[in-house]
Parts: sequence; C-alpha cells; structure tokens
Amino acid sequence: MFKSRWLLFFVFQSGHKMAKKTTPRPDISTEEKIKEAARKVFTQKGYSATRTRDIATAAGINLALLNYYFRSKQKLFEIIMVEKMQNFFGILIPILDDLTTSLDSKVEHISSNYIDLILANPDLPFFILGEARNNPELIFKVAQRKDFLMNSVFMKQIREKKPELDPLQFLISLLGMCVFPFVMKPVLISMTHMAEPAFKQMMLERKILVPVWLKAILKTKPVIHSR
Amino acid sequence: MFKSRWLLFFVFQSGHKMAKKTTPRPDISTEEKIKEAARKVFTQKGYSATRTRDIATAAGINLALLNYYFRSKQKLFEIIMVEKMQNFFGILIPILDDLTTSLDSKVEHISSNYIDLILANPDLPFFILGEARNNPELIFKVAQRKDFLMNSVFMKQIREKKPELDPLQFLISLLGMCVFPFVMKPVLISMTHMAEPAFKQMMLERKILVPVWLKAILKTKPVIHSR
DNA sequence: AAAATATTTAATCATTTGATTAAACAGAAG
DNA sequence: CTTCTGTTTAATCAAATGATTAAATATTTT
Repeated sequence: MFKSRWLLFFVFQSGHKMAKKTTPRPDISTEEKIKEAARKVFTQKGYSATRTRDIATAAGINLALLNYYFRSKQKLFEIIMVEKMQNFFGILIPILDDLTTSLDSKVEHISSNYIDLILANPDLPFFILGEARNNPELIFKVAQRKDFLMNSVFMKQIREKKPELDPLQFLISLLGMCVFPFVMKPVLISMTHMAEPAFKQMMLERKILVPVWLKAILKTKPVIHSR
Repeated sequence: MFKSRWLLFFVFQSGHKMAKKTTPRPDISTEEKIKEAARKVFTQKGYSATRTRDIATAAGINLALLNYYFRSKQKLFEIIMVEKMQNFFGILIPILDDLTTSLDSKVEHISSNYIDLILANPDLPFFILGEARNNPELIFKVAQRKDFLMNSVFMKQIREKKPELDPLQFLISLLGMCVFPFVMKPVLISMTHMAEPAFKQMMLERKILVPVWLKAILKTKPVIHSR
C-alpha cells in the first residue's frame, strides 16, 4: 500500500487524487465531501485560520482521509482557491471582452451579475482578496496574460467614450461599488442597526443604482491631472 | 518575582504592562519595540497568520519579553487593533459630524484625507476589515453608539439634498471609492503591469476624481425602487 | 471464493507555537 | 558593598496541528 501510493505519485504527480489505479468505483462522495467542507471552511476563515481538523469534522470524515485524497492542506487549498477564483473572475472576463454589447450594457451586466453572485457567496470576495495577498502567483495563473485586462473591449470602449480618463479608474470604481459593501459588511453591521435582511435589500437596490451612477460618472466634464 | 507579577495582576488587571512596581526606569524602548513590531506584523499578516516569534524577531527581543510585557498574543493584539481602529475611524468621525461644513466639502475632505492616510498605511484597511470579521465587538466598542453614523450631520445633509436616496448607499460608495483600490491592489498588480509607483499616482489622481464623481451622483435623477 | 486493490480508522509522530520558569543580569536604594 | 527590584535570557512545557503509519474493512478483479 505504501509502495503503490508513492509509485502512483511519481507517475501522475498531478496534484490530484492518487488512488483508484485500475477500476475501483468508491462512493465518489468522500472526496467531494472533503472538497465541500474545504470550500466552506477555507472561504469563511481563510487559509491560515483553517485547521485540517475543522475540515475533517465539517466533512464528517476521518482526518487521515484529507491527506489520503489531497496529500496536504496546501494542495487542497490550491484546488479550492483556483475554483473560487474561477467563480469570482469567470463571471467578469466574458462580459469585459464581449464585442457585441455596449459599454452601458456591460456596466449593467457586471453590476447585476456580480451582486447576485456575491449575495449567493458572501464570503467569496474577502476570501479572494485576502488570499491574493499571500498567493499573487495563483491570481496571475488564472488571469491568463497580464495585458488581457487593459486590452479588453470594455477598456477600449471607455477610452473611446472618455479619452482623458484612465479606464482602470473606472473599472475599479465599478467593481468597488459592487464588491466593497460585502467586504465592509461586518463593520457596517457593528456600527449601525442594520441586519442581514436590510443588507440584502440594500444590495438589491444597488443593482439599479450602480449603472445609473456610473453612467453619470461617464458624463462628467474631463478632469485634467497636473503632473 | 513570580509572586509580585500575580499580585499586581490581580490589583490592576488593566491588561497593561504589569512590571515597574516602584521606581525602576528601564529603556522605555523594549515595550515600544514590541508594539512597533506587532503593528507591523499584525497589520501585514493578520492575527492568525502572525507568530509571536515573528514579532519577537522583528522587535529584536527575546520571545519571553512579549509575554512579560503584554501577557499574551491576544492581549497585545487587542492593543494594536484598538489603536489601528482609531487610526482608521478617527479620521472619519469628526468630518462626518462637522456642523460647519457643506456636504461637498465633507466629500472632498474624506476623499483626500482617507487616500492620504491609506497611502501612508497601505495594509490598514484590509487589516481592519479582516479582523472586524472575527472581532465585531471590538468595532462596536470604538463606534460609541450604534446610531451615531445614521444620525451624523453628513447623513442628514444627504437626506436633505437627495431625500429618496438611502444615505448609507452614498456613504458606502464614497468609502469604497477611496478604500477599495487598496483592498484590491494585489489582484490589480497580478492582473496588470501596474507596479507600486503607478498605483500611487493613480490614487493621487483619485483624490480629485472621487469628489467630482460623487457630486455627479448626487445630481442624478431619483431612482425609485419597487418593493 | 481468493486475491488484489482501494478506502477507512485509530494511534502516533514531529514540528510549531503560545506560554512559563528559573536563573542571570542590571541598576537603584539602603 | 549589599540588598532589593525590575529586566532579560535560555531552556523547557504543554497543547495544537499537519501529516503518516499499520492495521481493519470494503470493494473490485480474477
């Protein structure tokens, strides 16, 4: 058993599960139970506050199975992290690079889709933004090329409509409008009487507000920056 | 020695340093060296990723001195956290509640002061927003009352100027415009060719853009939300 | 059914980590 | 100088934590 695990490891060091050499068809669920628990615990508490025992308990499995299926906490984490980055950026990329839609339409889509996405996964943005600080190379891996963003259709459309404006300023503002309220939620709840339902209602209203406000921003008179 | 420490602990359990009973006047610097190192390490890595040994090394002191002066990692953390929250919110509160300034002027002040503050302490916002998730009660302690924010002069001025708008939507947008770029910085740097100097330049330009844009937002036509 | 292979478990390891202790050291008080 | 008190150090502790192992159980293959 010891031998077979390591042999396989050297053959496929795919970072993937290393069991199931020939045909065996187990539950399929154990591995998925661990991943599901890992999604929950990692996104909630972040990498370094997460204990492998938390994941094992949440998954209802023996601790050793985590290492059996995923080799290490780090390897399991990377799988979840990549998955979550795809959730987070995957929704953005296609909209930004759509040749068939107007700038206004893109703003509407991003606002609406992003807010819905995060309402359904409230810990997602903070998790991504936090772990991006420790694993910048992982972010880079998901964003294929460093010039995709600046060369996207969206950015071109902004340059066309408002040439004096750094289009990155606009994109950051748009994302901030959608994402920041979630990042700030705990502070907000501690400092006001707002609770979960009111927060959700506010975010639903924001889906309408953000496009209106960003259109207004695009109509402002040029601001010239001194150098 | 053992005895005197504990006696003092029960007399002043102020969470403060417990040495220096009679007169001795040491370096004064050891305690401060630890705090300074703790500021750096905690804000950079967060509570759970921080090792007391990291702090001791950064401070150039023996590990035991950390516990000698501050009892525990947790106690030291709370001191730093409160300090940092005062940095972060202390600049905001007086502006928000200033009876003598206009709404536009408040927006300008917040934009300018906040961006300058965070440029000088780039890890501050993420630290605060992150630890707020684990210690909501600490946030509440610094924000004196839960109704301060919603009753502030700033909020009244927004209600007056744009009665149909939830003033919280506006405040969150303003803060997001200033703070979110810093929260997002690592992602930004991984996904574009932007480096530190360009980021700083962008934030300086933002000090001008944010007030212009937020004034434009205040001039938009009312949006009525269906219920 | 027997053999081979895969999965699961309980026990255990080695390291890390927050914290403590006892002794050495330093400076002020008597 | 000696004593007292506060500071610093090196060694050590106990608990937590990521990981491994060997044995057990289950499943597939022959």
